[in-house]
Amino acid sequence: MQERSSVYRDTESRFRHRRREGEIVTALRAATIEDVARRAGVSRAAVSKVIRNAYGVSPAMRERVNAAIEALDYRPRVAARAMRGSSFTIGIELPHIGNPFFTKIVAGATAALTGTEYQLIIAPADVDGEEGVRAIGALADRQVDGIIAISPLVAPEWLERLAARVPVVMLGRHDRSVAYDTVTGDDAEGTRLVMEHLLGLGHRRIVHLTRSEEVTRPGSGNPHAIRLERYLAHMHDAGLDDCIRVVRTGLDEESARLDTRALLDAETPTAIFVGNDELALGTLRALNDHGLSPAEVSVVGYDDVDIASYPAISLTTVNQSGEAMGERAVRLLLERIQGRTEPTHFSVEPTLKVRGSTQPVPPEPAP
Amino acid sequence: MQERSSVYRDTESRFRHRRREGEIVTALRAATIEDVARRAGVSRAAVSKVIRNAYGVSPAMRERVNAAIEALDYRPRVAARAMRGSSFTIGIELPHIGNPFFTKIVAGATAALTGTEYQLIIAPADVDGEEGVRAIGALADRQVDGIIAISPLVAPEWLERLAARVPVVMLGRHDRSVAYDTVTGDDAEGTRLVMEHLLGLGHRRIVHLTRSEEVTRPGSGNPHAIRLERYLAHMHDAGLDDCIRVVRTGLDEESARLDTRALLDAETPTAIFVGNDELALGTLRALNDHGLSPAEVSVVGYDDVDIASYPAISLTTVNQSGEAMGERAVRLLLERIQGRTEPTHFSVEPTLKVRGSTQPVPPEPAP
DNA sequence: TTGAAAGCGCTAACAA
DNA sequence: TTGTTAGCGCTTTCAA
Repeated sequence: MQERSSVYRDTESRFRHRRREGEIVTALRAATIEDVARRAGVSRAAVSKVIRNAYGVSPAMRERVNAAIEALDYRPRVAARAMRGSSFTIGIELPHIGNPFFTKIVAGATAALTGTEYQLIIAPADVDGEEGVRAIGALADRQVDGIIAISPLVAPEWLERLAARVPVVMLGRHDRSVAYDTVTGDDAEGTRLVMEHLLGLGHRRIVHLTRSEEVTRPGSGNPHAIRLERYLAHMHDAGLDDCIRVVRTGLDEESARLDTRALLDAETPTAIFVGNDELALGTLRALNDHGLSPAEVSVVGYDDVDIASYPAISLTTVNQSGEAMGERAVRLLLERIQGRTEPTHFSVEPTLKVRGSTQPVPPEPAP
Repeated sequence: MQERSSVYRDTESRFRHRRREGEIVTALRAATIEDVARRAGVSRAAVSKVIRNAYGVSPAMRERVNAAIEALDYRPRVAARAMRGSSFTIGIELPHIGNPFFTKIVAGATAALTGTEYQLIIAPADVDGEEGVRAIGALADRQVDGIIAISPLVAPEWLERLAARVPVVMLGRHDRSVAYDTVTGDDAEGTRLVMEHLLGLGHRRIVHLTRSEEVTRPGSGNPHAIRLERYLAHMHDAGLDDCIRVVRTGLDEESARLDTRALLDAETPTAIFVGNDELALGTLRALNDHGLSPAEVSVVGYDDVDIASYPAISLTTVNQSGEAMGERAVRLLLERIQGRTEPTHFSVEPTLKVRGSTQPVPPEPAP
């Protein structure tokens, strides 16, 4: 930074001289719009119009400008453009880059953006709560033209204030707002599919392994909150209040493994409904650690990540299209950038993938 | 964008009036350094010094400025800062977000950046070649202060030109340059471990499943190029020239599955050394599709992604610490930003994780 | 259709 | 220690 003090700008020749440890280093400065204008013999405004495909440029001028751009290998500085308007950047906040379901969302978003002039950037958070807010804030500070926030742990008011400045799509959470759009899975329906499947197999002692209390706070609209709430409702409706058992864990496979182990040290349920597939893999490992097979303890996940269908894993889970969600989120953002103001909410339908990890309940051993 | 034309800037009151579909909408404008300065009764320069922790501010002034920043919820616009120097952003180009090994690199980079004033952003590429260059270019256009490029498919000269403008760490490829730093795994050593293991188990008909010709172009320094080259050398040295068999595939699990199936339709080797774990999972699926067990066909991967150690998968593979690589890449970048000019090259040591997917060669069936 | 010029929010040289 | 001021590279009015 202090180097800038010794940068001599040489406007005519495009050389930049800087003093580094005594000696003067000369390097070719990147072309600016000014350089292009001078070379093409036109004004900066003209070049600007050409690169923005704006109205009112003669074909002849367009051609000369494009030639100059080519010759100088000119690329507009995004920071400068951002100061006057758009950064042509869409930002997505990713709570946990290790989760393959989030990865699918990104793939969908990337696909929806190819062919447009927008670039996707990901701000990884990798820890709950504070970190997510930090990442979203970092995107906002970078003047992105739109933000996709994945189930952020923040108050709706906070998001609304953000959405007043920049288009926001909230992905995952079920609370709605007129300020931002939402893309969700139908977690109530997904949970219904899971619970009916397990109950239909005869299971009664069904444990629900889920995230922290903070994440599943009732009314928060977080997907895990909905899944927990519906789990409780289905257990109650089935007359199984006595069998309700909720176990908490962290956000990665290893936490789930450890917490499942602790559970199994104390008791052995006949089925475990796990908040998502990544955690379910940890549960499966723990079961393995305890020498328990699917015939003894059934496991259901959520998301249908690729590895769930792997034959040796064969995890029963709820499929929801992360690609479709990411793609839709981008589309909603682009519409908002185009000027749409009515809030829009989009939901994807879940389906149950029944695989080998769920089996009919084993006969109760004599107590 | 055209909305800007109807934005009335109200410098004194921090209100922004814009015309939207006829009616004038008034919203609170985000605070700028000017607002902070006015509220604190100091100059913009003073505020700038405070937020940069620059030398020469009295404690009293610092306190007043900080109070104003707090009161106004002021956040510096990164675009404006970038125009004058740094964007406090490190960019990483990710060739394929579905690969869990890359995910580890990102985790390492994120960890190395926590506590600093820099933010990591990821530009996903998700296709070979052109897309990678596009993503790296997009990061450069966004004035990031440093770029981590993961095995990009570009000429060293291209990278050198880039590195003349912004610090670059190339992660993966083995070619070196004085212009940029490198972080690599020791792919020759990793391949040696794999080949000695397989040969030691008695395997002779060892197929190598690898990426496209473009990716493995000899001399390109790409990790897959090295692995291929060493595979050929070890086969040759073992007197197994006749058994050499190289099969090409794409960059994801599904391609590997399809191409392995095609291979198995034609012949059945006793072992397959796959270019990385993600592809190896596809190979394992194909083996499964063909009803072949590890006792019949051994498989080795590369990277030791988390799922490789999963009991039901148990993939023999080469462990190299993606976290360490990502962390080191960030450290090298920060050093360059601090002013280091000598090129630095860092390499991580690979180790072989022997698991159930490799077994002694089965007896040759009578022809 | 074209260009001149103002200004976006910051940093840093320099003066006070 | 503090403030004045000249830009950074663009976009967008507005006048020619």
